[in-house]
Amino acid sequence: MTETLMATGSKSEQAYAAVKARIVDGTYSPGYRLVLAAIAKDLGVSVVPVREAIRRLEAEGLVTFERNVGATVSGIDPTEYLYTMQTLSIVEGAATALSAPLIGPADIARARAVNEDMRECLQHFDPVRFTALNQDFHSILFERCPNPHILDLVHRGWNRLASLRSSTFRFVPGRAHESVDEHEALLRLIEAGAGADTIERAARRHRAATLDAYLAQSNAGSLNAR
Amino acid sequence: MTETLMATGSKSEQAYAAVKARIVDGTYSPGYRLVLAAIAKDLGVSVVPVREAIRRLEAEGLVTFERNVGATVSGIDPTEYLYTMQTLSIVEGAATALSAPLIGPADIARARAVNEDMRECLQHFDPVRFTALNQDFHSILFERCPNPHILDLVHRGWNRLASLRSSTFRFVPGRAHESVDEHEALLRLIEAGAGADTIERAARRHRAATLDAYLAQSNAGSLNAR
DNA sequence: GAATATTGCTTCGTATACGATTTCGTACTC
DNA sequence: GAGTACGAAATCGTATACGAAGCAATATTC
Repeated sequence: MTETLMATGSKSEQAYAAVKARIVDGTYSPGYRLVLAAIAKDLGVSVVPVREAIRRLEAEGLVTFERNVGATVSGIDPTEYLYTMQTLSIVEGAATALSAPLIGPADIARARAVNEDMRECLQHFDPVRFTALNQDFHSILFERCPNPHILDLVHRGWNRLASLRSSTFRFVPGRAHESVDEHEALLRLIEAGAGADTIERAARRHRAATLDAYLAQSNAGSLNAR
Repeated sequence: MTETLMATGSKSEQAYAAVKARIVDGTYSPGYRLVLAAIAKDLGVSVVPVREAIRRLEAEGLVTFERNVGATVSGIDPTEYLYTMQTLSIVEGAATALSAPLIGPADIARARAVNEDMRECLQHFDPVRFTALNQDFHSILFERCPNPHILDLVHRGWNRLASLRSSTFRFVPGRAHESVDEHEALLRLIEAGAGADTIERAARRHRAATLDAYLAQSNAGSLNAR
């Protein structure tokens, strides 16, 4: 690949972006063994920048690292999925509540448009597209969160979720309908200037409900104790 | 294999632990310029492991890094403090609520003992000791949280706070009394088997109140909208 | 005298090289 | 035939080396 663009900056950054992209798009599927030398050769750099990239990905939880053994793409161990979703329900709920007062009519309109696309998408259901739109929708709602730390946590959560192949809704297609309706309800709450607590709770339950749907289908009990 | 001698593991680990310790204990105060070569020489290793260590610390937010310039210890910019405390209020509240059902009488007793130490500490007020005990107390309450991701976020939050020189309560000594009382109230809630929502709310407000006390003293408004 | 160009120093960024550790295959013994 | 011990290949961990980028102080020109 000679598509080198200066814009990316350092080799570490390039390596980070490249590996992350391949994890997210599924080129490196969960369990894939990330060999430093191989990646370095593939990217046309030495192993040192690749090491740094891997470490960063480790910090984000996208890969797991074992000393003297190497890195592998983090699995979608159902337990991991559960933990990630639960964590996301909490931080995303908070982020949405914090950003609600800063959401203007234009944002609402955009979000509603996306949600309409989702509703339309229900006809000939495409889980991948639906999941992508779902992320767009929620991004509009939490992106104005004034606390950058919380926002960062939300982004990390979504990233981990994205490293699941294709789509969340592939596993729980039945949730799609309810999800769209809950989105609209959430929008109305924000429009009406509902309290932070109300919005947080609604956002959290929305995500927790998806998790519960997944769990119910897999087998076990529920974490959604609220 | 005798791991006793090599207990520290890799040089990267050592460097990470060493630098982190120095940040936390104040040897490297905020704004301190972290020069790779100097640290490497000081630790008797080369710069490569130090680089990795710095990167990890960057991911945790303890240091800020600028390309081709270097790393500095993250400042206690009041805004940063605010963001960190707010984030911690959310994740710690959640962690405490999740761990509450798993807290046994023994834990309660330990926590209460620590809180009594804190009460006693109020006589000849020592902010450093008080802050340390405060962390011990809360650790007991959230450490049983079954979701490792959330627990990790809580630990990171506390770490960032610890990188503030000495003590939170140095800045808001007036909060110490109320804090001890709120601790006892929290313990009673847990003992009584209160709902997750109630406990989460109490834990969050407890922290948010400390943040508000800090803000009120500094000057500005309040984030504690609940 | 002030603004700008130049030079040199400091520090980071990455490549290459070598030592350390793990893993897997093979041979040997019981 | 099964289990263990040994060894080779693969891969990671770290050191050293050199090139690149930023920064500061000084020289130079208008």
